[in-house]
This record gives sequence, C-alpha cells and structure tokens, in this order.
Amino acid sequence: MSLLNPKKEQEREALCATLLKEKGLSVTAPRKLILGLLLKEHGPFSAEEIQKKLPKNSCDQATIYRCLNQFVETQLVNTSFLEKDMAHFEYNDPHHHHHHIICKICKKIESFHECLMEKIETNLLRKGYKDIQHRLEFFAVCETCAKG
Amino acid sequence: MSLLNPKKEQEREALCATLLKEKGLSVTAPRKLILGLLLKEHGPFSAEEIQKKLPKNSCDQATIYRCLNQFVETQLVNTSFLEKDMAHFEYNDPHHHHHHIICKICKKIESFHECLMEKIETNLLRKGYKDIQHRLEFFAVCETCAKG
DNA sequence: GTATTTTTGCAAATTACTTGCAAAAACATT
DNA sequence: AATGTTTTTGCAAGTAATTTGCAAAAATAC
Repeated sequence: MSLLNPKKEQEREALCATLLKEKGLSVTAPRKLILGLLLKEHGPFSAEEIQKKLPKNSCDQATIYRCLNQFVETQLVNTSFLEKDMAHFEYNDPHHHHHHIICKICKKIESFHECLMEKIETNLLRKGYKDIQHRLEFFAVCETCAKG
Repeated sequence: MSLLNPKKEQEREALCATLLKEKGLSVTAPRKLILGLLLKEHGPFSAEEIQKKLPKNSCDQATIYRCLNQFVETQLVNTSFLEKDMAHFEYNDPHHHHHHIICKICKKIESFHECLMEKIETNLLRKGYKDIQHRLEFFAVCETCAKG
C-alpha cells in the first residue's frame, strides 16, 4: 500500500482514514483534511500555509497545530526547522526518504534524495548553490529512558 | 575568573578578541563573555542557559540574543533546533565537526563525530538508543540569489 | 439510538525572541 | 589622551508562533 500520490481524491481519502486508524487516531474532518493535503502536496509547509491551503474556515488554527503534533508524535509527519521561528511539516513517506535545502536569502525550499553528505554537497555545488552549510540531528530514546 | 586555569582563561580571552575582530565585530564585554563561555563549555546551550551561566546581570537577554545572532551570521556559532521551540547554540569549531542526539524523553543532548549515517545509526543502537530518527538539513545561497 | 469518550473552536495565555530608543561603550583620528 | 562618530547595550514594550482551558459538537462504543 505504498501509494505516494493516489490520483483520485477518493483513494487519498481512504488512505487517510487507514493511516489515521493504524495510528490509533479517530477519523475526523480536520484530520482528514490536513493529512489529505499533506498526501496530495509535497511540502514542507508551515502551519499557516496549511491553513491557507484548506477550504476557508474549515479548521481552526489550534486544531491544525494539535493535529500536526499528533501526526508528528505518531510519525505520520516529519517536522523541520528550516526557518528559525517556524516549523515546517511534511508527510513522512518511508519509501521516499529525503532532505531539504533552503536558500538563506529567498527561503525557497527544495528536496533531494541523496543521503551521503559529500555526494550531496557536490551535487548542490553543481546546481549553483553557494555557501553551503548543513545540520544533521538525531532524535531517539536513550538507554536510560528506554529502561525506565 | 577561573581559579583552575588562569593561563587558559587568558588564552581564551585573547582568542575571543581575535575571533571577533576577524569577523569584523567590535570587541565588547558581552561579546567576550558569551563567546568566551561557548569556547570554554561545549554546549549546545539555549539562550537562557547561557544567561544563567554568565555572571549575574552581566548581560541583558536582548544583548545575548543579538550577540548570538551575530555569531551565527558570521558563522562563529552554529544553531540547532533540537527542541522545537528553542534554539541551541554552540561554538563552530571547524576542526571538530560533529552532530547531536537528543533523547525524546529526557532531552539529554550528546555529541558524536561520525558522519556517515548508517555508521552513526549502528553506533547509536550499540549505545542503547531506540527509536532513532534523524533530520539533515542544508542551508545555502541558491543560484538565483547568488547572481542577484 | 444513547452513552461515553474524544475532538473541536474560540479566546486568552504563553514564551522565545525582537525592536525602538536613549545612554554608554568602542573605535578612529588627531 | 581627548574628541567626535559609530556601534552596542539595557530596558521595556512589542511580536508572532504555538499552546491551553473550557464548553459545545462530533466520533466511537455499546
């Protein structure tokens, strides 16, 4: 069931419901809308961008944040802090592991699939990027907490 | 004034001044204190932690943020968003490139020097970490902005 | 269909971080 | 070393993303 981008609205709706249930989340209108959007468009998007993309007044912003946090906790969605005071969110498709590059000036975000840093940097240089920096961070449960 | 290592203390002060001048920043008391701390202790630290570590009332928090931002702009310091609503700062020692792992529960932060992801993950698993995720992000100036 | 649990919307609160401004410190020049 | 200019600082108030308390509404369980 690895439909990255089901073409039909209906398929996406069904996938949303399945994914939510798999994670033990009840299937509500806002959750379907938000997750549906993230399945349909690639992002990463800020909470504000997500709200603007949804039908007007279909979701309160508090609801959007609550849903996104649940999606992150259940690993349906990944967060990144490409801009320093705003999180971005993106559907976590395990078959399309990738990373981002953001322009320090115009903030344009692009994705790439390479995963060895020297190769990545070489490719980015070839594409014309200058002044490249990267940040790699791991998140896990430490041994102490895993036992407790 | 460290009683333990006056020689090193002096060296650090001199290094601070040199680093600041190299980056075109004037040498002020707050900048010496903050950069000095980051040279002495490894971090990464939040702005609040930095303030607490400095002599009481030696720096306003606005000054701390302003200095840290200048240090980041001049690449004297690196930022990370290990916790979602708070930046952490660390001296950017080009000879000690490394990354971090934060426990999802207790928030303890550790550093490591490996830089190939499979190797890193294997090592972390060996150390007892579970449920490992990572985030790798690049920051650069894109071709368009480099021309403009 | 009804009861119970969960989620939502709204408005207010929180908090990391930023900013305007006057005083103080740093720097350049003599 | 004193002077004038520029930069930086401290303070207090402001900003903006995100969170939270609570009552009403929707989802799930029975």
